[in-house]
Amino acid sequence: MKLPAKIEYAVRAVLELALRSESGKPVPLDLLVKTQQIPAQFLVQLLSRLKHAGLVETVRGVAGGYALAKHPSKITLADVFRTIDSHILELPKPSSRKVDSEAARLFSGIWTDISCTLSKQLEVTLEELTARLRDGQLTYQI
Amino acid sequence: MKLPAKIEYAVRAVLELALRSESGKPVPLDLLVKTQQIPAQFLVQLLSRLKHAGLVETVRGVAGGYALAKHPSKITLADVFRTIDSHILELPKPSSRKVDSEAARLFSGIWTDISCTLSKQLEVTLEELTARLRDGQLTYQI
DNA sequence: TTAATACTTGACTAAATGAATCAAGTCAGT
DNA sequence: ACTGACTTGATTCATTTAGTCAAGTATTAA
Repeated sequence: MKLPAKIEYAVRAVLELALRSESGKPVPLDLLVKTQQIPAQFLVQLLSRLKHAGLVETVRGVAGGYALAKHPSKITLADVFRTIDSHILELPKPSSRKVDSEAARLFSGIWTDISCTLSKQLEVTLEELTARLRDGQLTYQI
Repeated sequence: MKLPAKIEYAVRAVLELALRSESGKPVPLDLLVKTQQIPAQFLVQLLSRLKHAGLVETVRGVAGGYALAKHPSKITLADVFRTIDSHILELPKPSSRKVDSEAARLFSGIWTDISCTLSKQLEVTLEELTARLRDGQLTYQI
């Protein structure tokens, strides 16, 4: 399924921050841009939203940069998704409920099921994700 | 999650055809438009693609209309999704694979998981869906 | 045979979204 | 004061979405 680039960028940036969170030092934008190949000014927009949502914090000045505002075990992918695109995890609108047909109700039911499954899958913390690297759970990747 | 209107329309139309498939008679466009409240010319485009994909067949002339080209047990939601939007069920592009970072690999892994789950959920036949109406499995709908 | 019903095809468009880019700041440490 | 680093708001460009328009072709009941 196609995922908006902004969400992929935000998730990768946050994962990068999680992987570097043990040093305690903030990660400069420049480093995120280079390791993740994300357009700098675009990433700034995303980090800004993550900051306002309380997921990321910033340090200004020469040795400044970005860091997670909470422990990786307290941040989920769903948090990031909701912050960057508030609509993506919404349940189906009642748009098709105006149409009172059996077909419309069937559709609404199955799509609600699918949305719920997606939401549950995104309730995974950054800590759980980074742990996969240690456990070698990425065997299906080329 | 937001789903393109064209996919919702196509699924609802096909479900309507499934529900009316026992009569053996083709369903006129007009009836689909009225029961499903879909813009006529827009629906025509979608039905045309479903026809070319072999999911729907048409009968021209006065008593003409649309009907499923196969038994409802031989058509899945995934078929309809793929026909209307060929990209929606694709696995994640290797776009993020060019970036060789741990964060990018983690992201790619989780998103592949999610895409696979979605694909599996869409492997449900129209027959299974319409059967839900009889079994009263729509209790979670308002 | 012809009028009415129904599908076919291709081009076209307005609005929204996605993906950036630009410019002019503000802030903190040396 | 200078410099590296984050902040903010506006703007741009291309693509996609969700339709609409127009000019057909096919079928059949009367």
